[in-house]
Amino acid sequence: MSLDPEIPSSPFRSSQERQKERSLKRHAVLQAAVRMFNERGFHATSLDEVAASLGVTKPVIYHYLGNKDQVLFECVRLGLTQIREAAVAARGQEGTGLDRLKAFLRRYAEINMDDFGRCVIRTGDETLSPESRREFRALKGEIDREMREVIAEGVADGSIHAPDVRLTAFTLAGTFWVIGSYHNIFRVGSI
Amino acid sequence: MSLDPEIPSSPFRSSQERQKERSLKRHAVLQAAVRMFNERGFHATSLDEVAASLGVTKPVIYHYLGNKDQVLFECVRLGLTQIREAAVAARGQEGTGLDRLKAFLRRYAEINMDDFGRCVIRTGDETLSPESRREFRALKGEIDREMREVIAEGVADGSIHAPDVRLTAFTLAGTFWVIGSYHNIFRVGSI
DNA sequence: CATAGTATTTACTCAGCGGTATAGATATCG
DNA sequence: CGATATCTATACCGCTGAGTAAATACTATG
Repeated sequence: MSLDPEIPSSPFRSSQERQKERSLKRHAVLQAAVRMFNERGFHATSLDEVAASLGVTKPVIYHYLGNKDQVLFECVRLGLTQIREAAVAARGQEGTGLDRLKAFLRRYAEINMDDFGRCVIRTGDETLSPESRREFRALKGEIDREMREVIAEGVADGSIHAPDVRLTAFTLAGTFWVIGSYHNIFRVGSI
Repeated sequence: MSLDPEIPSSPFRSSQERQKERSLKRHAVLQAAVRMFNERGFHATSLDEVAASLGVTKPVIYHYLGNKDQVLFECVRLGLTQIREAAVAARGQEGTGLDRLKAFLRRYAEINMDDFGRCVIRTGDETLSPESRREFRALKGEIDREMREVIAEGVADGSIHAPDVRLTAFTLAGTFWVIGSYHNIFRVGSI
């Protein structure tokens, strides 16, 4: 709740600070949106409601983002970016390939509990616009390659025994995707 | 494609036969609807589209079903009914409790591959109207009780070792629910 | 101060969709 | 045949929600 220390409490803000505030507000919009998307689904959530939950009106959202599809896509992208960063970070770590793989999966699981991570899981690409879909897939492909690389390194150094790197990556990602989905059980009940 | 043998190929139908045809058409509506709901989501599917996919117009749907929520609920109910029947059938079977549990779970998995079964998985109860929700939960509770009973029998006859029947039922159902969700991986890709 | 740029609101358009009224077609029954 | 019920389409209503135009307040900058 306290202000940023490097900003003296003055009503006058430099252009840098204003730019920061802008991106902060933009992020707040995405945060509010992704929560409601995860809760009630993308199509069941109106931008009016998202705006209202922030105490503002709809045009504010359009001031920070192009359209509803873009709101969704930016949420997904934030989630995917986190995952990619986790993959990159894991590759730069020391230890065996298995160690790196474990580190990545641990972080991956964490991200899947996060609002944006969950949004990645819950968003099928049919929901996205054709252009967004391309970037969506590209980002996922990048993560996939990164992950396969880690596994391949583990196979090379003998810490991982996997007959097929590609299949292993697929299985692991799928498994974690499913574990992420597990959240919904608490919404759905026991069956 | 051949006609029902007990109906002579006559253009005149008895009231019984007409009633049968009616419920056949009703079912066709639900089948078309559930496919599109599973594919594109409930909120992203319009009844106009559902009707069009059957080569008819929207009022036809309203002739067989009350409103859109009811269309969804009937789909869910068909899925849940199948599961309940599987549970009841399993309980009536012979063998150990574990045998019965296995039989139930096998059938349960099958149903989850079916259109209506998948709809059960994919439909969170917030989507349903308050009244439907009550019946939805009731049906699920019934299945839950049935399943717990089977497990309890298995514990009693020594074929199942489970510290907590309720937790075991919950875990199994949750697991299978998740496995059902696994389908979506093939839509979503590997991550 | 004046001017330009930013943030936000009010008020609006427009399309799509849930739902209905109505009428016509077809079939059933007395 | 005449009366009644069932089925389906056309045409419509009303609302909601995406997206926009324009006006207003505020802020920075020359």
